[in-house]
Amino acid sequence: MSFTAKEKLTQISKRTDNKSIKEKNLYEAAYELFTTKGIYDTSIDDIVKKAGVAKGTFYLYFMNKYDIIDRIILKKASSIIEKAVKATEEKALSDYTDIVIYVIDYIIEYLRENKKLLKLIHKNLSWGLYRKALANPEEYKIMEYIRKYFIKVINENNMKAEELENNLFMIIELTGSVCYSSIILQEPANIDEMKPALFKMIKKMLAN
Amino acid sequence: MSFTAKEKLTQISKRTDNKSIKEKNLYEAAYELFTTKGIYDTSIDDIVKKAGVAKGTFYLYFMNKYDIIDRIILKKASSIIEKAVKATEEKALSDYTDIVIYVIDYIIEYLRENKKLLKLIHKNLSWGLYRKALANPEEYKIMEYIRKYFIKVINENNMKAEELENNLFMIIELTGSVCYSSIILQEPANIDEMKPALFKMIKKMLAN
Amino acid sequence: MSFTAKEKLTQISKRTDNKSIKEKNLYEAAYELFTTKGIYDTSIDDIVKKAGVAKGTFYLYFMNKYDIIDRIILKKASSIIEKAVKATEEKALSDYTDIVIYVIDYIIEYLRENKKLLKLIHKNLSWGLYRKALANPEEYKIMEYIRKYFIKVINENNMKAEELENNLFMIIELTGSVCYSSIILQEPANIDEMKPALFKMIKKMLAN
Amino acid sequence: MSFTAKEKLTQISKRTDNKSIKEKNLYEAAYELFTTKGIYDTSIDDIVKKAGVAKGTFYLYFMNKYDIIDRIILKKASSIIEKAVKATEEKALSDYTDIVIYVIDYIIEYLRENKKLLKLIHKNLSWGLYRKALANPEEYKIMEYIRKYFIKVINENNMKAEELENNLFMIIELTGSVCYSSIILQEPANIDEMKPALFKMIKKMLAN
DNA sequence: GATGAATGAGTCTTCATTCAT
DNA sequence: GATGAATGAAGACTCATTCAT
Repeated sequence: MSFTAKEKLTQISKRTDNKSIKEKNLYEAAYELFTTKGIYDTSIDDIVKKAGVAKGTFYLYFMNKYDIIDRIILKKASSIIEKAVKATEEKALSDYTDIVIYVIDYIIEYLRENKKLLKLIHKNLSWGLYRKALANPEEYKIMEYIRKYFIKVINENNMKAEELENNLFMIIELTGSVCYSSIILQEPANIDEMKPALFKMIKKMLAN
Repeated sequence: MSFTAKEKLTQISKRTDNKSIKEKNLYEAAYELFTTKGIYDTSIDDIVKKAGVAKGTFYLYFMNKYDIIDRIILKKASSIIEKAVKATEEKALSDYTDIVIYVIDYIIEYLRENKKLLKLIHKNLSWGLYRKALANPEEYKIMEYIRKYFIKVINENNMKAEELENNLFMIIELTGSVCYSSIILQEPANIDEMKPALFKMIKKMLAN
Repeated sequence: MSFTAKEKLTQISKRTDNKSIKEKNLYEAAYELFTTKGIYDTSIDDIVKKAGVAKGTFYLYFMNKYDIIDRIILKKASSIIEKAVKATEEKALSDYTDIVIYVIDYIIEYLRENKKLLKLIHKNLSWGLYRKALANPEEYKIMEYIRKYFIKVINENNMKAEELENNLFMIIELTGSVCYSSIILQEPANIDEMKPALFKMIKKMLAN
Repeated sequence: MSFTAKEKLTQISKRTDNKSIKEKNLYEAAYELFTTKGIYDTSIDDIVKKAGVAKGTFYLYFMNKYDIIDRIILKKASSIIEKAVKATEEKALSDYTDIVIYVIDYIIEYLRENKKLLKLIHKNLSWGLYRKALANPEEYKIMEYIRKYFIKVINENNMKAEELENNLFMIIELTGSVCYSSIILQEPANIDEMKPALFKMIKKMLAN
C-alpha cells in the first residue's frame, strides 16, 4: 500500500490531532476537576477517567500531578494577561496610569466571570512559576512582551527602574489579594465596592 | 462517693493539667513538623511520635489534621498581633499613621526572625480562619481588642468607617504579600529594600 | 473495670500472641509463595491475601519485600546450620575431617528434602546477608558459635588461619553450587552420584 | 517479478545488514544498560531509546526482556571461552594440568578487567542457558569445540570420563564462585590472594 | 483517658506489549 | 520492516481512622 504526498500529510495531521486530542482532554479534565474538587482532592485516576484515556497516557504527557497543575496555571495566566494587554492596546490610551488601570480592570472583570480560575491561580501562582515561564520560550514571548511594554511606558515617565519594579510588584500583589478576597470571599466587601478603593490606591501608588 | 469543693477543683485542674501536657506536646510537635517538613509531608504518625503519645490520643484532642493546623495558625497569629499591639501601646504614640507603621514594623521584624512561621501563616491564614477565631472566645478577645483599638485610633481621624476598613484590609494584605515575597523568596528585593517602599505606600494609603 | 495482676498478664501475652500470629502468618505465607511462585512473581498483595491480614499490616512488620526475603532466608539458613551442628555434636566425632564431612552431609540431606528452600537460599544467600546476621544478636549467636566451633577444631590441626578461612570458603561455595546443580537441575549428575566426588574433593582440600 | 541470483543475494545481504544494524544497536544498548544499571532496573524503553530505534522494533528481534538477556550472556560467555581457548592453544602447552590452569587464569584476568560482565554472567549463567546454547548451532560450535578439546586432553590422561566431567564441573563452579566473591565483593580476600589457593585446589582436584 | 495494632481504601507510578499507520 | 502512541493491569506504599484492651 502506498500514499500520495497529500494522503500522507493527512495521516500525519490526523495522528498529530489524535495526540492533541488526548493531551487536550487531559488538560480540560484536569482543569475542570482542579477548579471543582480542588487540587488536593483530585487524583490522577479522576483525571484520566474524566479524560477518557488510560492511566499510562497521562504519564506520556505529564510527569506528575504538579507538572499538569503548573502547566495549566501558566497557560491560563498568560492567556488572561495576553487578552488584557491586547484589549488595552486597542484602546490606544496615552496616559500611563490609565493603561495600568485598564489592564487591571480587564483582569478583574475576567476573573469575576471565572471564579474557579481565580481560586486556582491565587493559591498556586508564584514567582517560581514565573521563572518557569521565562525558561519556556512559548510563554516567555508574552511575559517578555509585557515587561517591555511596561518598561516602555515607564521610560516616558521619570521614575527609577527599581522603585518602579517594586511598586509594580506591590500593585500586582495587592490586586491579587483584593480580587481573591472580594470576589471569592466577599470580604471585606464585594468587588464592586472594593474596586474604587483599589483604583484610588493604585493611582496613589503610581503618582510620584 | 462524694468530694469536697476543694477536692473537685483539684481533680479538674489535675485532669486539665494532664490533658494540657499531652495536648501541648501535640501542639508543639505539630508546629515543629509543619514548619520544618511542611503541612503536606507531615503525617499524624509523625506528630504523635514526636509528641511521645499514642496515635489514638491525637483524636482525643483534635478532630483531624486540619483541625490542628487551623488551631496552631490561629494561636500563633493572634500571639504575634497581641505582642505587636502591646509593644505599640507602650510607645504611647500619638500620631495615627505612626501607630499603624509601628505595628506593621513590629510584625515584619518578628516574621523576619521566624521565617518558618511566616511560611506557615502565609499559605494558610484566611478569612475563614478569622471567622473561626470569632467563634473561639479566647482568640476573639484579642481580635476584638485589635478591632476596637484601630477604630478608636481611626475615629480621631476624619474618614468614613467603611472606607477605612477597606484601606486597613488592603494594608494588611499588602504587608502580608510583601513579607512573604521579600523575606522568603527575596523577590523582587529583600525586606530591607522593600520596607521603605512599603511604608511610603502605606503612608500614601492612610493619607486622605 | 479492673484486672488482677494475673489477668493483666494474660491480656498482655494474648496481645503479644496476636501480634505474633499476624507476623508469623506473614512469614509463612511469604515463604510458601516465594518457594512456590518465586520471589519475583510474588507480590505483597499475594502475601497479605494468603496471610489473611490487611496490606498495611505487612508494613507494620516489614519494610518491603526485600526485608522479608532477607529475614526469611536468614532464619531458615541459620536454622539448618544449627540443626547440622547439633546433630554433629551428638556424634562426638574426634577427627577434624570427619566433622566437616558430617556437617556438610547433614546439610545436603536436609536440602535434598527441602528443594524449595534450597532454591530460595541458593539464589539469595550472600555475604551481605551474612553481615546482617552479625548485626542481629539472635542470629549472631549461631554464626559466632559455628565460627568458634570450626576454629577450635582447626587449631588442633596445623594450618594458617587465613589459608584455612579461604579453604573453608571454597568448600562452602563448592558445596552450595554442587547441591543446587545436582539436586535441582540434576546436572551434571544427581546428588547421589556427585556426593562421592564432592567428599573426595573436600577431603583433598582439607588434607594438608 | 524475478531476480537473478546476484540480485537476490544483494537483497538478502541488504536486509541482513539493515537488520543487523538495528539488532546490533539493541544488543549493545542492552549490554551497556544491563551492566551499568542492572537487569532489573533496565526497561525495554531504556534499551530502545539508547539504541535509537522504535519500541516495536525491539519485538521484531527479541521475544521479550529475558530473551535478550539470555542471548547477550550466551554471546559474551562463549566469546570469553573462545578467547581463552585460542590464547591457550597458542601457548602449545603439553601438560594437561598446565592447560586447565592457563585457561582458567586467562578467564580470571579477563573478568577482573570486566567486572560488570562478571556481575552479569555470575547471576544469570545457568545450565538451562547451556542447553539453549546446544540448541543454537552458532554457539554450539564453540561449546562443542571446548568439550572436544578438553576430552582430547583428558584422554591422554588416565581418568574415567564421568569422573572427569564431574571434576571439571566442580572446577568451573568453584572458579565462578571465587571470581565473583573475590573480584566483586573482595570476600574473603581479593583475587590476588585467592588465586594461589584456588590454583592449589584445582591442582589437587586434577591430581588423581 | 490512653494505647497502638490493625485496617483497607486510596494513590502514584511503571512497563511489557499491542497495533494502526 | 519500522514506528511510537496507547494501553491498563499490576505493583508498591501511605495514612487517617477505628476500636478492643
